[in-house]
Amino acid sequence: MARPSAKVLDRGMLPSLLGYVLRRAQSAVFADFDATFSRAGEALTPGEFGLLVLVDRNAGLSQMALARALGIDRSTLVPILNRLQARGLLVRRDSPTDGRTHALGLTPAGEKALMKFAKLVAAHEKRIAAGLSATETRKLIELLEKVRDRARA
Amino acid sequence: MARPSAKVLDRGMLPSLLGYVLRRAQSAVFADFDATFSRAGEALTPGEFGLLVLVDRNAGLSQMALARALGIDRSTLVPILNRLQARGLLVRRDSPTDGRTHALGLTPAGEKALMKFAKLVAAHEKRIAAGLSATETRKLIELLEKVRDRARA
DNA sequence: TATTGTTATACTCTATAACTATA
DNA sequence: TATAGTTATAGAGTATAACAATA
Repeated sequence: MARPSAKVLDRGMLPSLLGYVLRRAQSAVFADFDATFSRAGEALTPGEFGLLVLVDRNAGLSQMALARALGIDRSTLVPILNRLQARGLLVRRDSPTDGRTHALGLTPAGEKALMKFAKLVAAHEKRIAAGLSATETRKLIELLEKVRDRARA
Repeated sequence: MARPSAKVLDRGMLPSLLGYVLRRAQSAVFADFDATFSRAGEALTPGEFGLLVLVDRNAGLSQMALARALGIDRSTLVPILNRLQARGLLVRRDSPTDGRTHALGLTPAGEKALMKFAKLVAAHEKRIAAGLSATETRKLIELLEKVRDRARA
Protein backbone atom coordinates (compact mmCIF):
# COMPACT_ATOMS: atom_id res chain seq x y z
CA MET A 1 0.00 0.00 0.00
CA ALA A 2 1.15 3.51 -0.78
CA ARG A 3 2.29 5.83 1.98
CA PRO A 4 -0.42 8.23 3.16
CA SER A 5 1.71 11.15 1.95
CA ALA A 6 1.61 9.72 -1.57
CA LYS A 7 -2.19 9.80 -1.67
CA VAL A 8 -3.62 11.77 -4.57
CA LEU A 9 -5.85 14.61 -3.49
CA ASP A 10 -9.39 15.17 -4.67
CA ARG A 11 -9.35 18.35 -6.76
CA GLY A 12 -13.11 18.66 -7.11
CA MET A 13 -14.16 20.81 -10.05
CA LEU A 14 -10.75 22.43 -10.46
CA PRO A 15 -9.59 20.28 -13.43
CA SER A 16 -12.65 21.39 -15.41
CA LEU A 17 -11.92 25.08 -14.87
CA LEU A 18 -10.18 26.80 -17.75
CA GLY A 19 -8.51 29.30 -15.44
CA TYR A 20 -7.09 26.53 -13.28
CA VAL A 21 -5.77 24.45 -16.18
CA LEU A 22 -4.34 27.56 -17.79
CA ARG A 23 -2.53 28.54 -14.62
CA ARG A 24 -1.00 25.09 -14.19
CA ALA A 25 0.10 24.85 -17.81
CA GLN A 26 1.66 28.31 -17.58
CA SER A 27 3.49 27.33 -14.40
CA ALA A 28 4.95 24.18 -15.99
CA VAL A 29 5.93 26.08 -19.14
CA PHE A 30 7.65 28.74 -17.04
CA ALA A 31 9.59 26.02 -15.20
CA ASP A 32 10.71 24.48 -18.50
CA PHE A 33 11.80 27.89 -19.78
CA ASP A 34 13.88 28.35 -16.65
CA ALA A 35 15.36 24.86 -16.87
CA THR A 36 16.25 25.38 -20.53
CA PHE A 37 18.23 28.51 -19.74
CA SER A 38 19.81 27.10 -16.59
CA ARG A 39 21.11 24.08 -18.47
CA ALA A 40 22.70 26.44 -21.00
CA GLY A 41 24.34 28.42 -18.18
CA GLU A 42 22.11 31.43 -18.85
CA ALA A 43 19.61 33.21 -16.65
CA LEU A 44 16.59 34.89 -18.19
CA THR A 45 12.88 35.06 -17.45
CA PRO A 46 10.17 34.87 -20.12
CA GLY A 47 9.34 38.49 -19.32
CA GLU A 48 12.92 39.60 -19.87
CA PHE A 49 13.02 37.76 -23.17
CA GLY A 50 9.84 39.49 -24.32
CA LEU A 51 11.24 42.85 -23.25
CA LEU A 52 14.48 42.32 -25.16
CA VAL A 53 12.57 41.35 -28.32
CA LEU A 54 10.39 44.47 -28.06
CA VAL A 55 13.41 46.74 -27.63
CA ASP A 56 15.21 44.99 -30.49
CA ARG A 57 12.27 45.37 -32.86
CA ASN A 58 11.41 48.92 -31.78
CA ALA A 59 14.76 50.54 -31.09
CA GLY A 60 14.53 54.02 -29.64
CA LEU A 61 11.21 53.51 -27.90
CA SER A 62 10.59 55.19 -24.53
CA GLN A 63 10.15 53.54 -21.16
CA MET A 64 6.49 54.59 -21.12
CA ALA A 65 5.87 52.98 -24.51
CA LEU A 66 7.60 49.81 -23.38
CA ALA A 67 5.73 49.70 -20.07
CA ARG A 68 2.44 50.09 -21.94
CA ALA A 69 3.35 47.28 -24.34
CA LEU A 70 4.25 45.03 -21.41
CA GLY A 71 1.14 45.98 -19.46
CA ILE A 72 3.06 47.10 -16.37
CA ASP A 73 3.46 50.38 -14.53
CA ARG A 74 6.37 52.63 -15.51
CA SER A 75 7.76 52.42 -11.98
CA THR A 76 7.78 48.62 -12.21
CA LEU A 77 9.90 48.80 -15.34
CA VAL A 78 12.72 50.82 -13.74
CA PRO A 79 14.43 48.04 -11.72
CA ILE A 80 13.98 45.60 -14.61
CA LEU A 81 15.79 47.94 -16.99
CA ASN A 82 18.43 48.63 -14.34
CA ARG A 83 19.19 44.93 -14.15
CA LEU A 84 19.39 44.42 -17.93
CA GLN A 85 21.50 47.55 -18.26
CA ALA A 86 23.83 46.31 -15.48
CA ARG A 87 24.22 43.10 -17.48
CA GLY A 88 25.32 45.18 -20.45
CA LEU A 89 22.44 44.05 -22.67
CA LEU A 90 20.53 47.31 -22.94
CA VAL A 91 21.16 51.07 -22.85
CA ARG A 92 19.14 54.17 -22.05
CA ARG A 93 20.16 56.89 -24.49
CA ASP A 94 19.00 60.50 -24.39
CA SER A 95 16.13 61.09 -26.75
CA PRO A 96 17.07 63.64 -29.44
CA THR A 97 13.49 64.95 -29.61
CA ASP A 98 12.09 64.81 -26.06
CA GLY A 99 14.24 65.64 -23.05
CA ARG A 100 11.93 63.77 -20.74
CA THR A 101 12.28 60.38 -22.34
CA HIS A 102 14.97 57.79 -22.81
CA ALA A 103 15.55 56.08 -26.14
CA LEU A 104 15.97 52.41 -25.31
CA GLY A 105 18.18 50.14 -27.36
CA LEU A 106 20.14 46.91 -27.20
CA THR A 107 23.92 47.03 -26.98
CA PRO A 108 25.93 44.97 -29.49
CA ALA A 109 26.37 42.44 -26.69
CA GLY A 110 22.61 42.56 -26.15
CA GLU A 111 21.95 41.85 -29.83
CA LYS A 112 24.33 38.94 -29.74
CA ALA A 113 22.87 37.58 -26.51
CA LEU A 114 19.35 37.87 -27.90
CA MET A 115 20.27 35.69 -30.87
CA LYS A 116 21.48 33.01 -28.49
CA PHE A 117 18.42 33.42 -26.27
CA ALA A 118 16.14 33.04 -29.30
CA LYS A 119 17.71 29.67 -30.08
CA LEU A 120 17.12 28.49 -26.51
CA VAL A 121 13.52 29.69 -26.69
CA ALA A 122 13.04 27.79 -29.95
CA ALA A 123 14.26 24.59 -28.29
CA HIS A 124 12.00 25.24 -25.33
CA GLU A 125 9.01 25.85 -27.60
CA LYS A 126 9.70 22.68 -29.53
CA ARG A 127 9.77 20.70 -26.30
CA ILE A 128 6.53 22.02 -24.79
CA ALA A 129 4.67 21.57 -28.08
CA ALA A 130 6.13 18.10 -28.72
CA GLY A 131 2.87 16.38 -27.81
CA LEU A 132 0.89 18.45 -30.30
CA SER A 133 0.66 18.38 -34.08
CA ALA A 134 1.40 21.59 -35.96
CA THR A 135 -2.33 22.00 -36.50
CA GLU A 136 -3.05 21.53 -32.81
CA THR A 137 -0.42 24.08 -31.83
CA ARG A 138 -1.94 26.65 -34.18
CA LYS A 139 -5.41 25.83 -32.83
CA LEU A 140 -4.19 26.19 -29.26
CA ILE A 141 -2.71 29.61 -29.96
CA GLU A 142 -5.92 30.67 -31.70
CA LEU A 143 -8.09 29.52 -28.77
CA LEU A 144 -5.83 31.21 -26.23
CA GLU A 145 -6.11 34.48 -28.14
CA LYS A 146 -9.89 34.19 -28.12
CA VAL A 147 -9.86 33.64 -24.38
CA ARG A 148 -7.58 36.61 -23.90
CA ASP A 149 -9.87 38.84 -25.95
CA ARG A 150 -12.90 37.81 -23.88
CA ALA A 151 -11.10 38.21 -20.59
CA ARG A 152 -10.02 41.72 -21.54
CA ALA A 153 -13.51 42.77 -22.64
CA MET B 1 -2.80 60.76 -37.65
CA ALA B 2 -2.50 58.91 -34.38
CA ARG B 3 -0.26 60.23 -31.62
CA PRO B 4 3.20 58.62 -31.60
CA SER B 5 2.42 57.13 -28.18
CA ALA B 6 -0.53 55.25 -29.68
CA LYS B 7 1.69 53.50 -32.21
CA VAL B 8 1.46 49.71 -32.10
CA LEU B 9 4.77 48.04 -31.43
CA ASP B 10 6.36 45.35 -33.55
CA ARG B 11 6.33 42.17 -31.50
CA GLY B 12 8.48 40.13 -33.84
CA MET B 13 8.08 36.39 -33.38
CA LEU B 14 6.47 36.70 -29.95
CA PRO B 15 2.84 36.17 -31.11
CA SER B 16 3.82 32.81 -32.63
CA LEU B 17 5.34 31.56 -29.37
CA LEU B 18 3.11 29.30 -27.33
CA GLY B 19 4.75 30.39 -24.09
CA TYR B 20 4.16 34.05 -24.87
CA VAL B 21 0.51 33.61 -25.88
CA LEU B 22 -0.09 31.41 -22.85
CA ARG B 23 1.40 33.99 -20.52
CA ARG B 24 -0.74 36.79 -21.95
CA ALA B 25 -3.93 34.75 -21.84
CA GLN B 26 -3.20 33.78 -18.25
CA SER B 27 -2.59 37.40 -17.32
CA ALA B 28 -5.90 38.55 -18.84
CA VAL B 29 -7.78 35.69 -17.20
CA PHE B 30 -6.24 36.55 -13.84
CA ALA B 31 -7.35 40.16 -14.29
CA ASP B 32 -10.91 39.08 -15.08
CA PHE B 33 -10.94 36.82 -12.01
CA ASP B 34 -9.86 39.76 -9.88
CA ALA B 35 -12.43 42.09 -11.47
CA THR B 36 -15.20 39.53 -10.95
CA PHE B 37 -14.49 39.31 -7.24
CA SER B 38 -13.92 43.05 -6.80
CA ARG B 39 -17.28 43.84 -8.38
CA ALA B 40 -18.91 41.45 -5.90
CA GLY B 41 -17.14 43.17 -3.01
CA GLU B 42 -14.95 40.14 -2.39
CA ALA B 43 -11.19 39.69 -2.48
CA LEU B 44 -9.69 36.37 -3.48
CA THR B 45 -6.90 35.19 -5.76
CA PRO B 46 -7.14 32.17 -8.05
CA GLY B 47 -4.55 30.48 -5.87
CA GLU B 48 -6.58 31.06 -2.72
CA PHE B 49 -9.67 29.66 -4.42
CA GLY B 50 -7.79 26.52 -5.45
CA LEU B 51 -6.45 26.13 -1.92
CA LEU B 52 -9.91 26.44 -0.37
CA VAL B 53 -11.31 23.82 -2.77
CA LEU B 54 -8.49 21.40 -1.92
CA VAL B 55 -9.04 21.83 1.82
CA ASP B 56 -12.80 21.47 1.38
CA ARG B 57 -12.49 18.26 -0.62
CA ASN B 58 -9.70 16.80 1.54
CA ALA B 59 -10.56 17.89 5.07
CA GLY B 60 -7.94 16.99 7.65
CA LEU B 61 -4.99 17.08 5.27
CA SER B 62 -1.64 18.36 6.50
CA GLN B 63 0.19 21.50 5.44
CA MET B 64 2.86 19.41 3.76
CA ALA B 65 0.27 17.48 1.72
CA LEU B 66 -1.37 20.76 0.72
CA ALA B 67 1.95 22.39 -0.19
CA ARG B 68 2.82 19.38 -2.34
CA ALA B 69 -0.54 19.53 -4.11
CA LEU B 70 -0.07 23.25 -4.76
CA GLY B 71 3.52 22.81 -5.90
CA ILE B 72 4.93 25.30 -3.39
CA ASP B 73 7.34 25.09 -0.47
CA ARG B 74 5.88 24.47 2.98
CA SER B 75 7.33 27.76 4.21
CA THR B 76 5.52 29.60 1.41
CA LEU B 77 2.23 28.16 2.56
CA VAL B 78 2.47 29.48 6.13
CA PRO B 79 1.60 33.17 5.52
CA ILE B 80 -1.12 32.17 3.05
CA LEU B 81 -2.80 29.98 5.67
CA ASN B 82 -2.30 32.69 8.29
CA ARG B 83 -4.24 35.12 6.13
CA LEU B 84 -7.12 32.73 5.40
CA GLN B 85 -7.26 31.75 9.06
CA ALA B 86 -7.32 35.43 10.09
CA ARG B 87 -10.29 35.86 7.73
CA GLY B 88 -12.04 33.07 9.60
CA LEU B 89 -12.29 30.79 6.56
CA LEU B 90 -9.92 28.04 7.62
CA VAL B 91 -8.61 26.38 10.80
CA ARG B 92 -5.54 24.45 11.81
CA ARG B 93 -6.62 21.69 14.17
CA ASP B 94 -4.29 19.35 16.07
CA SER B 95 -3.94 16.05 14.29
CA PRO B 96 -5.22 13.17 16.45
CA THR B 97 -2.64 10.80 15.00
CA ASP B 98 0.55 12.82 14.44
CA GLY B 99 1.61 15.52 16.85
CA ARG B 100 3.78 17.19 14.24
CA THR B 101 1.04 17.95 11.76
CA HIS B 102 -1.99 20.18 11.58
CA ALA B 103 -5.31 18.89 10.27
CA LEU B 104 -6.58 21.63 7.98
CA GLY B 105 -10.26 22.30 7.53
CA LEU B 106 -12.71 24.99 6.51
CA THR B 107 -14.80 26.72 9.17
CA PRO B 108 -18.59 26.87 8.69
CA ALA B 109 -18.04 30.45 7.48
CA GLY B 110 -15.38 29.13 5.12
CA GLU B 111 -17.75 26.54 3.69
CA LYS B 112 -20.38 29.20 3.17
CA ALA B 113 -17.92 31.62 1.61
CA LEU B 114 -16.61 28.92 -0.71
CA MET B 115 -20.12 28.32 -2.06
CA LYS B 116 -20.38 32.01 -2.89
CA PHE B 117 -16.86 32.06 -4.38
CA ALA B 118 -17.71 29.05 -6.57
CA LYS B 119 -20.64 30.96 -8.06
CA LEU B 120 -18.39 33.92 -8.86
CA VAL B 121 -15.83 31.59 -10.42
CA ALA B 122 -18.57 29.99 -12.54
CA ALA B 123 -19.58 33.43 -13.84
CA HIS B 124 -15.93 34.26 -14.51
CA GLU B 125 -15.40 30.98 -16.37
CA LYS B 126 -18.50 31.54 -18.45
CA ARG B 127 -17.23 34.98 -19.44
CA ILE B 128 -13.69 33.98 -20.46
CA ALA B 129 -15.01 31.00 -22.45
CA ALA B 130 -17.82 32.99 -24.08
CA GLY B 131 -16.00 33.14 -27.42
CA LEU B 132 -15.60 29.36 -27.55
CA SER B 133 -18.03 26.54 -28.21
CA ALA B 134 -18.31 23.81 -25.60
CA THR B 135 -16.28 21.57 -27.87
CA GLU B 136 -13.57 24.20 -28.25
CA THR B 137 -13.38 24.73 -24.50
CA ARG B 138 -12.91 21.00 -23.93
CA LYS B 139 -10.31 20.90 -26.69
CA LEU B 140 -8.47 23.85 -25.17
CA ILE B 141 -8.33 22.18 -21.77
CA GLU B 142 -7.13 18.96 -23.37
CA LEU B 143 -4.36 20.73 -25.30
CA LEU B 144 -3.26 22.69 -22.23
CA GLU B 145 -2.97 19.45 -20.27
CA LYS B 146 -0.82 17.97 -23.02
CA VAL B 147 1.45 21.02 -22.93
CA ARG B 148 1.70 20.78 -19.16
CA ASP B 149 2.65 17.10 -19.34
CA ARG B 150 5.40 17.84 -21.86
CA ALA B 151 6.73 20.83 -19.95
CA ARG B 152 6.98 18.75 -16.77
CA ALA B 153 8.75 15.88 -18.48
C1' DT C 1 -0.82 71.70 -16.63
C1' DA C 2 0.58 67.19 -18.26
C1' DT C 3 4.11 63.69 -19.09
C1' DT C 4 8.45 61.00 -18.18
C1' DG C 5 11.49 58.80 -15.33
C1' DT C 6 12.88 57.98 -10.60
C1' DT C 7 12.55 57.06 -5.73
C1' DA C 8 10.34 55.61 -1.49
C1' DT C 9 7.37 52.49 0.21
C1' DA C 10 4.50 48.44 0.67
C1' DC C 11 2.51 43.92 -0.34
C1' DT C 12 2.58 39.26 -2.33
C1' DC C 13 4.86 35.17 -4.01
C1' DT C 14 8.64 32.60 -4.02
C1' DA C 15 12.69 30.15 -1.97
C1' DT C 16 16.62 28.54 1.45
C1' DA C 17 18.39 27.87 5.99
C1' DA C 18 17.89 27.17 10.70
C1' DC C 19 15.03 26.24 14.77
C1' DT C 20 11.48 23.47 17.66
C1' DA C 21 8.62 19.70 18.47
C1' DT C 22 7.50 15.21 17.41
C1' DA C 23 7.99 10.55 15.19
C1' DT D 1 17.55 10.50 12.12
C1' DA D 2 13.75 12.21 9.58
C1' DT D 3 9.56 14.97 9.17
C1' DA D 4 6.21 18.99 10.07
C1' DG D 5 5.57 23.56 10.96
C1' DT D 6 7.56 28.09 11.88
C1' DT D 7 10.59 32.00 11.54
C1' DA D 8 14.15 34.92 9.55
C1' DT D 9 15.72 36.51 5.53
C1' DA D 10 16.18 37.64 0.72
C1' DG D 11 14.91 38.39 -4.21
C1' DA D 12 11.53 39.40 -7.88
C1' DG D 13 7.15 41.34 -9.41
C1' DT D 14 3.59 44.27 -8.66
C1' DA D 15 1.49 48.79 -7.35
C1' DT D 16 0.64 53.91 -5.51
C1' DA D 17 2.30 58.42 -4.23
C1' DA D 18 5.37 62.08 -4.57
C1' DC D 19 9.25 64.49 -6.74
C1' DA D 20 12.30 66.76 -10.43
C1' DA D 21 12.93 67.77 -15.16
C1' DT D 22 10.85 68.78 -19.36
C1' DA D 23 7.03 69.64 -22.64
